[in-house]
Order: sequence, then C-alpha cells, then structure tokens
Amino acid sequence: MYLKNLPHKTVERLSQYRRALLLTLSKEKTHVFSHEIALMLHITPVQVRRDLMLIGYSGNLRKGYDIKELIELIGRIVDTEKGQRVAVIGLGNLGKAFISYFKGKRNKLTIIAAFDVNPEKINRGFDGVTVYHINSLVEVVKKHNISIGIITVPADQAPDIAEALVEAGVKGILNYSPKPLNVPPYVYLEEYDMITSLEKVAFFAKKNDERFK
Amino acid sequence: MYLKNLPHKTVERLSQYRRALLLTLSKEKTHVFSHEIALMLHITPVQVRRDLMLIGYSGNLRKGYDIKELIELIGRIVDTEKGQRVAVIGLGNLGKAFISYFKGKRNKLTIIAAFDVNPEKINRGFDGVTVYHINSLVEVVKKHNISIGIITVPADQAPDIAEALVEAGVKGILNYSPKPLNVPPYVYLEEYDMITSLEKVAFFAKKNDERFK
DNA sequence: CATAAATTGTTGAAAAATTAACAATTGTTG
DNA sequence: CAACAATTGTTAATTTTTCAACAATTTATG
Repeated sequence: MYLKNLPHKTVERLSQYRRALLLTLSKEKTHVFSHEIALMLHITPVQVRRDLMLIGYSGNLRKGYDIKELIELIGRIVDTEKGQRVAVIGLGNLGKAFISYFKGKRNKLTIIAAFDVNPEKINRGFDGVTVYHINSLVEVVKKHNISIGIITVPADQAPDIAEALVEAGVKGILNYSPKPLNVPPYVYLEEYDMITSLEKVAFFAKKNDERFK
Repeated sequence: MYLKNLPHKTVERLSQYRRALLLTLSKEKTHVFSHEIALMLHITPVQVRRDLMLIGYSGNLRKGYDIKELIELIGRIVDTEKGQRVAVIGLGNLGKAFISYFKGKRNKLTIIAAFDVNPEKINRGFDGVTVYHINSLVEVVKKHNISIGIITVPADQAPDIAEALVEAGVKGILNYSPKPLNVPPYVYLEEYDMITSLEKVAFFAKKNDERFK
C-alpha cells in the first residue's frame, strides 16, 4: 500500500496508534473513539482524526473506529509485504533487552541475528536468535539479506560497525551508542541516546515543577 | 540560569550539543564551527547558530565556538544547581543497561537507587547502585528525595509503578515500558518504545530505498 | 593595503505541525 | 418526533520549526 507522502510525524504516530490499539483490543472492546486513542498517546483527538483522515480511514460516527480494521490498515502502510530482517550488534544488556522485549511482538520484522565479540556468547543463541562473531558481520548480513541493523555496542566501536553495516547493504540503522554516526544518504539512520532522554525529562521536570509550585 | 522560554526542540538539541561536544573536546581541539556540530547531529549549521543565539552564546568569528565554555553554558541552562536524584525501577536487562551506561557520565544527575521484585538482586547493589524491593519504593524515594523515575518493568506492572512514583512525589518519569501511562499534569512524562523506534526505521529504510533505486 | 575567503549573528520567508472551528451525521431522550 | 448530545471528517487559522539570505567581521593572501 503506497500512500502519497505522509507527514513524518504522522508516520511516527501510526506505529504508536497500532501499539496502543493492540493493547486495547479485546472481546468486549471492538471500537475506540478518537479521544480514547488521544488519551493514551497524550495528544489531542483532533490530531488522531487528522492522521486517520490522511491514511483514508473512516470511523463510525457513533461507535468510533473499528480497532481490528485500523490495526490492519496501519500494518498495510507501515509494514513491508515480505517483511524485513533485523540484526542486533552487541549482545550486552541493551542488546539482550531489545531482543527479549521484541520477541514475538511484530510479525513483519524479525530479529534474525545478533553479533558480539565475546567468544562465550557466540553460537549459543539468545532467546532464539543466533549469535555470531562480529567479524562475520558483513558476510552474515549479506547472506541472510538483513536490511536493518541495531547498534548497541560501546561508543568507540560504533563507527566501525556502522561502516560494516553499510558495506553489507543494510537500508536502515538504529544507533543506541552515544557516538554520532555518518552514513550515506541512501541509508536511513536514527539515533537514540538514553542519557539525552533522561536529561530532557530532568529539565522539564524541573520546569514543570516551578510552574505548578 | 533562567532563560525566557526556549523552544522545546532547542532544549532537546542542547543536550545533544553537549553530548557531542564532550566527545569532541580534546587538547588539540578547543573550538568548533557550527557546521561541525551540525554534521554530528545531522542538522543544518543555521539551526545550530540559531539555537546558540537563543541561549545568548557568541562564538569567535574566525575560530568558531569555544567548546569548554559552551559545555559550561549548556550545563547552566539544562542542569539544576543542586542536581537531581534518579531511580531505576526494574533491574532486568534494560534497567542494567541504563545504569551501567549512565555511570559517571553526568554529574548533576545521580542514579541513587534501583528497584526489583527478585529477592536475589536485592541489597546486593548493581554497579554501585543500591537495589531495593519494589515494595519499599515510596518510602525510599521519599527518604532520598528522588525526583525522577525510570520505568523498565514489564507492561502490566508499569501503571502501578507509575502511581507509586507519583505518590512518592517524583517530578518526572521516563517510561520504557510499552504501556502508555497517565500521570497528573504536574509530573512530566516521557515515553519511549524501542519497537516503535524500530518500526520507524523500517518504514523509512523502505521508503528511502525506493527513492534511491 | 585591497581583495578574497570563511564564518557568525540575525532577520525574514517558508514549510511543517498542531489546533480550532464547525458542518454533517446519528443515535437518544423527553 | 423534535431537540439534544456525541462524534467524525475537513477546512482554515495558528503556532512552531526549519531554512534561506545576507550584512558584518575577521583573518589570510597577493
């Protein structure tokens, strides 16, 4: 399903809608109102309606939106038909956290391999994912046609890993190391730093507190 | 240091600037140009200059910005003078990852306690952080005047934890569980879901790929 | 010492994102 | 069956964010 260019933020929210809807869906509850979705995502109902308008979904004027249908539709926009394969590079606490947390949550994305330098971890598998030595990254990624890499190695190793991933032909990288990376424009890069996130919370917590005092 | 209201996005970037600058600072390199900062954050030089203008920092026309001074100044805006204390709730892989990753990286934020249900982990300490049973959360948070909580427990437990944190008087919550929470307006809440992030990468990787084909 | 090159600081324009407003619809209630 | 209440879908207005343009300044260069 190809939609005319959706706004960047709308795409981000679509994933979030789906996540919230999956948590909401139950026998008793088959429909949901825009304001219910809004409440869960801490946004306004208008925004929800606007986003759904953009993807061409119509709800029922009295009952709201059909949860199942909407989940289905978001899938057709967000997912690729054939699915995408994912590798986690770095099997420290964060890598492990990602793998176990992800397990079985989405069916169009599959974590198919993990990489580490520690010989004890290699070839053992973790939570059903095979663990390879980092030296064979390019080879394995190519062989299994992995298109997305998640970097959870320490900062100093991150640039090399990124380079290897690009060489191996991945289309997207999610970087959890604090080291800013540079990749060619045809590879999509997203960076997330937990400390920055915490600092943001700290800042607004402080500000919020002053405001409500 | 209190600045007139900085744009939300600018605040987010200030943390990122500081992170990048900390990684850049060295004996040989004492100054940095706007386009160098921009490159690291994948934004434009104009945006960097604009942000710095907003916080009232002036660079040297020929040498660029003094890295040390700038780090210092960002600190005075972003940090609180006395510092803030942080607790991590849930000592699974993610909680551990956060704690070890954070260790020694910032001096105005201190992770002072962790909480878990597993009796084996309790009272042992992890990476220098004392681990308590979750039942004593309210008590410990109050006692140590902890103002920020990081939630890394499974989804079903998250709402209870959030409630307890609010009761204990934290000012900000960083939620890594996939369950959307609701807290009173005087508590700042930030939510991050790794799967949503991965989905975003997957979507734009796909799109990017089509564009460059 | 004049010219060129590089960079900052800033204003104003442009683009993106959010919000407000409201008609249209549909069930409900007195 | 008329008035009301609740909700969607959509357009228009507003706000926020980004970007482009350029004067001003400084150093280097011939």
